[in-house]
Amino acid sequence: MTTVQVSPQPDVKHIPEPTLRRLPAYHHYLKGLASRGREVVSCSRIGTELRLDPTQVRKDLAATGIIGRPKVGYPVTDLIESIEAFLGWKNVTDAFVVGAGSLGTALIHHQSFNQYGLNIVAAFDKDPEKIGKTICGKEVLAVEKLPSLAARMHVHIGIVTTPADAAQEAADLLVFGGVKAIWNFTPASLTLPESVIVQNEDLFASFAVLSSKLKAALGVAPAHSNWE
Amino acid sequence: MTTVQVSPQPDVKHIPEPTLRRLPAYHHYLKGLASRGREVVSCSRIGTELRLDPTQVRKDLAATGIIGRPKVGYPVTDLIESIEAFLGWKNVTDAFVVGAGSLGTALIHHQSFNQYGLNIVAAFDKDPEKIGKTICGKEVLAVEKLPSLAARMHVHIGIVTTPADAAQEAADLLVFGGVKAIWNFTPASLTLPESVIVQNEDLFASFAVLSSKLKAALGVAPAHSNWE
DNA sequence: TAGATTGTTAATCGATTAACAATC
DNA sequence: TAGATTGTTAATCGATTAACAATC
Repeated sequence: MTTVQVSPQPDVKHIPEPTLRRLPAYHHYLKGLASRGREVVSCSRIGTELRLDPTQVRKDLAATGIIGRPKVGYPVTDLIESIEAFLGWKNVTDAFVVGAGSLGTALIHHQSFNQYGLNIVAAFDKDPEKIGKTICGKEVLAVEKLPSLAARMHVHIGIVTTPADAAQEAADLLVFGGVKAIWNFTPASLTLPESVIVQNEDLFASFAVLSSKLKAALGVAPAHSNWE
Repeated sequence: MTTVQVSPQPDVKHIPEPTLRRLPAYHHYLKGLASRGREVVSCSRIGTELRLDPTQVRKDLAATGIIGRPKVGYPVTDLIESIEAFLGWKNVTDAFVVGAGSLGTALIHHQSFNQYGLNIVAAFDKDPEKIGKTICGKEVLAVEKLPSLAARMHVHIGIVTTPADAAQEAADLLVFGGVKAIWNFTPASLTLPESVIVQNEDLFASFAVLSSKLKAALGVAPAHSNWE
């Protein structure tokens, strides 16, 4: 096998992941401003509201291609448009959910995903009890049907909400069906071909962060502290 | 108001957030090894399996206080113990869920949270239809009761799974009840006292990252590319 | 005009990775 | 012993923050 030197495209400049994660927060805040009739906004405004450095806000917004006006700021509606266009929220991408348990069901119920570029088209499960049911208008199908359907429907995104011990199996089926990206809600680390993208949504990990910050906060200034 | 210089405790050394996020992944992998009877493991092994740099693995593990043996590695069970102890998974912390919709319900159903230090004790909602119901043995109560109950039961963690436009209200009630940390599953940025810790679990933001990586991957080597 | 705000380049900070000595 | 692996210090890398010129 020949190693092909794939140079990163010069025009598509790299956007830091933290920036991508902040853009939806700006978007939500801006929608609020827009609904209250606000026409322009400055980075410092956004910054104080969202507790972020104004320079950081400016850089993040610049990444979407918007150009602001010195002394004025950014037009709110343009900014919303720019973020939506940049994040690809104008046209939705189809996805399959594997694991029609409570979490899978919750994601399907979460109708607003459609506004944020994600369209869940069907769910898959191993449990015969669940197969044939409908969740929010989406059919629950047998996992065996996944690969062929994914290929036929050109579905490129798979969402894994199975129990952890079934996650690899689910991932294998998705890969076999030609899925290019997997959103993994289990704590399992998936073994996948290099080319497949994974986004781990480990709730236990998030809770570990929260919990650790809480412990630190309580530890620094405990109730019996002589500071107060 | 006097500004009090709170020096960070010298003994409690700072653990980088990325490290905290990786520890649960190690834990999951190690549990698998343990169940297959494996007794020791090296950082390089973990690294290749989880696609992480071995030095990074070593530093992460060291943060939990474990001491390995050169040439041998780490005893698997000790390592599991060490991670659990470090993350405080031995004793659970009580939490309230605000918003008994599909996501709140899913989190309550997620029984395994108990093994990872989190115990959801009750859910709260505004909807009279939902109040009085029971989800997995946890009662759904009226939000009005939240502050007094939180105070009485010494609940320090609140999980917000309401619609985005009710998130601030939910947060205010939690803060009023004396909650010290909020796990926010809505895209709203909450306005909170400095002392209250927030962990935002913005699914749209996560999806934005996944989606952007996917686009980049497809963009670099598109179907019609002359590379293949 | 003066002042506020953008856009951009430079400095800082923190996390990752590399290098290497210590050790079983 | 030799080689593999840990533990730790140094170098690198990337993101955040600071500084400042451009501009309306």
